[in-house]
Amino acid sequence: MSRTRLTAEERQEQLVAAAVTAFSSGGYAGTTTDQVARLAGVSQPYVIRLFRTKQDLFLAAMQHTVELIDATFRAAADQDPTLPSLGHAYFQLLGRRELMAMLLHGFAASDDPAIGDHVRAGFGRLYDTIRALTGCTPEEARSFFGEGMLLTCLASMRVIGPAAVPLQPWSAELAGTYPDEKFD
Amino acid sequence: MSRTRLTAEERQEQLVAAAVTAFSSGGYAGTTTDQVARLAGVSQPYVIRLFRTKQDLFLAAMQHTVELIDATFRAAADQDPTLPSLGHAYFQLLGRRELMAMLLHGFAASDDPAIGDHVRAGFGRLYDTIRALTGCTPEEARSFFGEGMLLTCLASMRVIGPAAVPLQPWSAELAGTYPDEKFD
DNA sequence: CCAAGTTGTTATTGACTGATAACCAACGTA
DNA sequence: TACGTTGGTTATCAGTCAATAACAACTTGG
Repeated sequence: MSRTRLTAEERQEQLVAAAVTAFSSGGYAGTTTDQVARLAGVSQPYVIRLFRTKQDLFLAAMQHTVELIDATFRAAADQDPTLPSLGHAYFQLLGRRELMAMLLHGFAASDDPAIGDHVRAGFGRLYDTIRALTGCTPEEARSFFGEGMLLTCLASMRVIGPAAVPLQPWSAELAGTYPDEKFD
Repeated sequence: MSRTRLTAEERQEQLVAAAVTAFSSGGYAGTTTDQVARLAGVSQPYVIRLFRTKQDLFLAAMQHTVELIDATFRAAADQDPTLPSLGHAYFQLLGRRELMAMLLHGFAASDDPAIGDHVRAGFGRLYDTIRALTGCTPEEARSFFGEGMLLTCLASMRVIGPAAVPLQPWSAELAGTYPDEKFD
């Protein structure tokens, strides 16, 4: 099985996907460029060549995550441009824990100025998307994002979602307040 | 200025406080035990001697964070055991960005089983505290935690709170939905 | 005043990691 | 078929870091 040669662009897309997986588990500092490289089946120096620095790779992974979520919202609004509809769509995203964890790692890593700028821009983009698609009020948007952030945190903590750890009384109670939704 | 000798217990408390500061900025993987040591004015190996491993130090910092928040809730409930009262108390905590960032770093690092167990236990403790102090319903608790997680994320991202970065249109609008509260 | 416990330090190491350099291989094309 | 371009690799390094070991200084009770 000789290695298939891809164009630089194809390889970058593949590496960004691998980066989302890797970074979502270990975070920015806790993930090595070598882990990403192995996931994609290439050598570590090549990852650096294609993305220049580890930070640029992380930013690309972050951007890809936000774009996926944004696209999910737009697809849902195509069917029904209401907050409950988009909420349901986000709920489905819990099945992709990598995305939830990636978001949280981005928030947490915002102390780094370059990462913070990127993360704030991404969050703002999602906020603007929600407001534009549904025409909701700022108060409704805040409430929507409140629910969303709680879901994101709970999924990252493995309290809900497909990779959830055995439930405690409190988490069963909390999960029970989402009655008509199915996790994964 | 000769170094003051402290008891091991006193030194540990001091180190936990330093650890919260350090870890809240860099996260678990992104912070070195030497940074914590310097913050407290002791040598790096001594930190390891007192806490055995870096992970144990992080867990102690996490626990301390949760205990502080728990105590804040209890103090507020002493005056007025209602959700708005506790919400106001949590709002005040935004002024201590370290605590918010520490929480988020804990959530994000939950992929590590040992850390995840600790973090889930801490979150559960806060949930139980809220329910016990206010007697609210699970649905009310979920909504409360939704607001709280949004605030926590926004504070960590420096969108709101004392260390906030210049506002964008979207963040001004979002912050504007908290009209009668003062940041820091 | 000395011996034992406690609070620290310096020295060191082995493993890891992002990044650079230099080189190799496949492909199209004139 | 020679050659430039693009897609990769191996070798290597300079810096970093958690953890261990050995030792030093202070304190306290007998």
